[in-house]
Amino acid sequence: MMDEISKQYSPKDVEERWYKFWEDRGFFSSRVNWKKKPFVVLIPPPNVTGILHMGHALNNTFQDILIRYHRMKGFESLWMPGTDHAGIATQNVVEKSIAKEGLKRQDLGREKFIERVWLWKEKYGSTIIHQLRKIGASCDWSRLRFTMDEEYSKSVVEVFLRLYEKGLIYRGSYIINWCPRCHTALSDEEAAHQPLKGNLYYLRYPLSRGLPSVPGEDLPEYVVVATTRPETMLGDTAIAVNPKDKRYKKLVGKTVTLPLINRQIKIIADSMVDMEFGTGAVKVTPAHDPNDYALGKKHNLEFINVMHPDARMNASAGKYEGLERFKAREKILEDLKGMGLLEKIAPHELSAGHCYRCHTIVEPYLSKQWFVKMAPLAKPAIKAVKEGKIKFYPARWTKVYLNWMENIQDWCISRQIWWGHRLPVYYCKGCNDETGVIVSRVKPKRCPKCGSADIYQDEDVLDTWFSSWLWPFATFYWPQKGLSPKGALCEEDLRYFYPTSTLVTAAEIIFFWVARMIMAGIEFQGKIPFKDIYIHGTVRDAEGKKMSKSLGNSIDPLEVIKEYGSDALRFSLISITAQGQDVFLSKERFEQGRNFANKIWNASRFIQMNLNPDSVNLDLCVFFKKEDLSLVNRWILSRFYSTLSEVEKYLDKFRFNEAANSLYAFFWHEFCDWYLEIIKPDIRNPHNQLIMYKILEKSLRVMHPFMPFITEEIWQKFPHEGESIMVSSWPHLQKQIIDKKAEKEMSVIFEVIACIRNMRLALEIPSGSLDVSVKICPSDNHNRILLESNLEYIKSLSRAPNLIIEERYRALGKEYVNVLSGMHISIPLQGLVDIESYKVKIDNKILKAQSDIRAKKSLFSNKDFINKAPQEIVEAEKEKLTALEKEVQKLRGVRDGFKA
RNA sequence: GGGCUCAUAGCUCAGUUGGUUAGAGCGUUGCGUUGACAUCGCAAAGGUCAGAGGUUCAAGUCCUCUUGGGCCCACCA
Repeated sequence: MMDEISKQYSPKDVEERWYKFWEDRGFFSSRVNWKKKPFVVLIPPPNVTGILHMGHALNNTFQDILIRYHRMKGFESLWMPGTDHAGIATQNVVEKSIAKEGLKRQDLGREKFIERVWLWKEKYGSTIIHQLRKIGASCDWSRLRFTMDEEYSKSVVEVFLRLYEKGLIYRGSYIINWCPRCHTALSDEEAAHQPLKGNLYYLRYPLSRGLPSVPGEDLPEYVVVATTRPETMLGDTAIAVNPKDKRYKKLVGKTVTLPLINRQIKIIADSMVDMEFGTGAVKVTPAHDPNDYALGKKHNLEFINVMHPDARMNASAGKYEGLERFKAREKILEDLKGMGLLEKIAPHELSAGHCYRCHTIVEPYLSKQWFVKMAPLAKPAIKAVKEGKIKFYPARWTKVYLNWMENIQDWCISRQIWWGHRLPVYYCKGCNDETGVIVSRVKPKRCPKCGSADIYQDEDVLDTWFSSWLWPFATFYWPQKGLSPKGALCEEDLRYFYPTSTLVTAAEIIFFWVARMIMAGIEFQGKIPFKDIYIHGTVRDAEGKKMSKSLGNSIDPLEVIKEYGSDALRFSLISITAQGQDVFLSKERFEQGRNFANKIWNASRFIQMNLNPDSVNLDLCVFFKKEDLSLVNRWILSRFYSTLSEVEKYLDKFRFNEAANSLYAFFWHEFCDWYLEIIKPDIRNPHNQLIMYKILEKSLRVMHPFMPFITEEIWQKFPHEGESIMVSSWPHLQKQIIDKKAEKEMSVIFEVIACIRNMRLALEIPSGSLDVSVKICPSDNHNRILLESNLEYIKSLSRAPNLIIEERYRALGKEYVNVLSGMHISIPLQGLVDIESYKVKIDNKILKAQSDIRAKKSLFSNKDFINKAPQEIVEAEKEKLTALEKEVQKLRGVRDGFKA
C-alpha cells in the first residue's frame, strides 16, 4: 500500500524529517573501503563566526551534488566538513561581545580572553554547521574538524618545525602591512589595495648651507619632493633622484635640511626613481615604505619609525608625538605652509592597502615578523598545474594561478593577536636575540645553548591560513599514527582518502587557500591535494553588487528555504549559474525552483493515483521486448536515457546548470507535457503502467543530487528497493535503449499536432468539432502508417476527433492548408472565413520559402562549399533544399486551388 | 602598466570542439482547463548576437581593433 500524496507540496514538513533519517542511519559517513574508489570533497571551512549566506548556499550545493552523485555511482563518497578559527575575525567578534560588559581584552589578559573565545565558540561556533544541514548538505559530520582542535594544532606545529628545519621559515625586520586597528601584521593578500582619492603634496626641502660649494655653481634654494603621505616625512632619511636626471645631477651628494625635524639628509642617486613622476625627486622613508626600505638597505640609510603600533606618532616625530597619523598630516601641512615650504597640492588618485577584516588603511610598517620562503614551495606546485595533474574549471584560472605563483612573495605568517596557533618559538633570556631562538614542538625546559631555564614563548600567533593550508591532510590527523580520537586509523584514512577529488570554491581564495594547499600538499605528502578545482562565481544582487551583510543587499538562504523549500533554493541557484559566471540574484528567481518542485510533486501524485502497484512489482521487462512497446513508450525511454547521458556528461565537466536544465526540460516538457498526456486515456495499459513508473522512479534518482528532499519524499511513497533514495544506485546508462528513430518519429507526430493546434488558433475555431484531413502522398507509406497507428492521441491532443488520414488530395472546396514534412494538413473553411487573407498568408509563406531556397542555392553555387565542407553537411543541405522546393510546389497548388 | 571577463529577445541570462532554423526562465498578448498541477496547459509576438575589419566553403562562436560595463594583479612616491 502506497502512502497517499497530499495535494500540496509542503517542503517544511518533509525536509527536517528526511535529514534526520539520513543522519540517523549513518548515510553521510564513510570509511576506508578498498573495494570502492573514494570520492572526496573538502569543504572550504567556513569561519566559526560565519552565518550562512547565498555564497555558502551556492558553494555547498555544488559540493553536495557532486558528493551525492558519486555516492550513488558507487564511490566511497566523503565530504569532509569543518570550521576555521578565523583568527582576527573571531577575536574581533569576541572583543565586541566583551565590550558590552565594558571590558577590553587587555583587562582580561591573554589566558582569560582565550577562554572567553572558546566559550563563544562552543556557544555560537557551530551556527553555520547547523545551517548547512538545512540546505541538505550530506557532510560526514562524524569527522567534523576545527582548525584549532588540539589534534589539528599538532599538524600546524609539525609543519612549522619542518619548514624551519628546512630553512624555509625565517624571522626578520621588514616592511609589512600593519593594521593600526587590529594591531597586527597582515600578509599582502590580507591587505588588498583599493583606489583612494587623495592628494599629491609638493614639499620643499631647503638645501643645507655651509656645504662645500663650487664657485659659480648655481644651486637652487630647495629641492621639491612629491608625496601622498606627508606625515611620513618625519622619518625621511634621504632624497633620491635618478642618476640620469640632468635637473638634479649637480645636487647628488649634497644635503638638505628636513623641515620640522631639522635632520640633515643626503641626496642620493638610484635608478629606481622614476624621472617622470612628480618632481623626479623622492623623499625616502625607509621605515614606512617598501620601496624606500629597499633603498635604505641599498644605500645604508637610517631607519626611523615615526609611529606607534596604533598609528599615533611616536617620540621620533618630535612635537607631533601623540597625534594620530591623519591628524599629524594636517598639522604638518599647516606648519609647512606657514613656513612657505608647501609648494602645491594636486589631486591624485592613489591606492592603499586596506585591512581585510576592518577595512582600515594599513600602514607600511617596519617590524620584526616571521616569514615563509615561498619560491621553493611554489616550484613543484607550478609544475603540477602545468603538467595538468591539477586542473582548473573554468581553465582560465590556471593563468591567474600561475601568474601569482611565478611572482610569489614571501609569506608573513606572524600575527600580533591572541586567538590562533601560538608560534612554536621560544626565546632564551640568557642568550641574545639571534642565538636565543628555539623552535620546538614543546616548551624546552632549558636552553640548549646556555642551559638557562629562563625561557618564554613568542607572543605571536600564526596567520589563520597557516592552518587552513593543511586542510587536505590535517583533517586526517597527519602526522599522527594509530587511532584517531574518532576511532579511525589515521594513516589508513590518509592513504585512502588523500589526494582528494574535487575542490569547489570561489575565486577570491585562490591565493589565500587553493594555491597554498597545493604547495603544502606536495611538500608534506609528496602528492597533490586534489585533482580538479571548480571555481564558481560570486553571488551578486540584481544591481551586480556583491551580496554582503554590510551592504544590506543579501537574501537570506534560510528565508528562501522557509518560503520556497530547500530543493527550490538549490535547484534555482544551480540552474541559473553558468560555469564560472557570477550570479545576479533576486528573490523571484527562486520561483522557478519552487514551481519545478511542485511540478514533480503533482506529476508524482497523478502517477500514484493511476498506478496499480502490482503492475510494477515484477520486473516486467523480462516479459516483453523493447520492440513490443508502443512508439511513445520507446520514445520516452529513449529520451530518459538521452537525458541521463547528458546529465552525466555535464556533471563530469562541472556544467551544473546544463545538467539541471536538461533534467528540467525532460521531466517537465517531455515526460509531463507530452508523455503523461499521451498515455492518459490508456493509462491502465500494463506497458504504460510500467514505463510511467520506471521513468518516474529513475528520474527521481537522477534528480536526487539536485533536489534531495522532495525526491526522497516521493520515492518513499512508491514501490522501491532499499532504505533510501540517497543510497540507491544511480541509473545505469543503457545506451541500447536510446532510439533515435523513435525520437524522429515522435517529433513528426508532435509537429502534426502543433500544426493543427496553430491552425485552429489562426482560424479561431473553438474546441470540439474540427474536421481535419491530413493528406499524405501515396508513396509515403512510412508517415501514413506512423500517423494511422498513433491516430488516437493525435486526435485527442489536437482536439480534432474527426481527423482523417487520406492517401490522395481530395478537393474540399475552400480549405486552409499547411504543408509539413511532405504532408498536407487541411481544414475546410466552410465558407466562414475570408479566403483572401489566407491567400496572403500562403503567399507570404511562399515568399519566405523562396528566399530560403535562394540562400541554399547560392550555397551550392559555391564550389568550395561542395568540395571543402564535410560530406554529411552537404547532404543535409541538399535534403533541406529539396524539401523546400517541394513545399513551394505544394503551397502553390494550394493557393491555386483557392481559385477553383 | 599587465591580465581576465562581459555586451545575444522587453528583463535576467544559456549557447561546449565554427555547420546555415540562435534557446530558456520571467514578462507581454491570445486561447484553454469542473479531479496531477493556475505554482497549470496550448500558442503567438519579440533578436541585422555592441560596432568595424579579418580568417574560413561556413562566424553569436576564432583573430585584430574600437566603444561601454565588471573584476584581478603590480613597488609608481
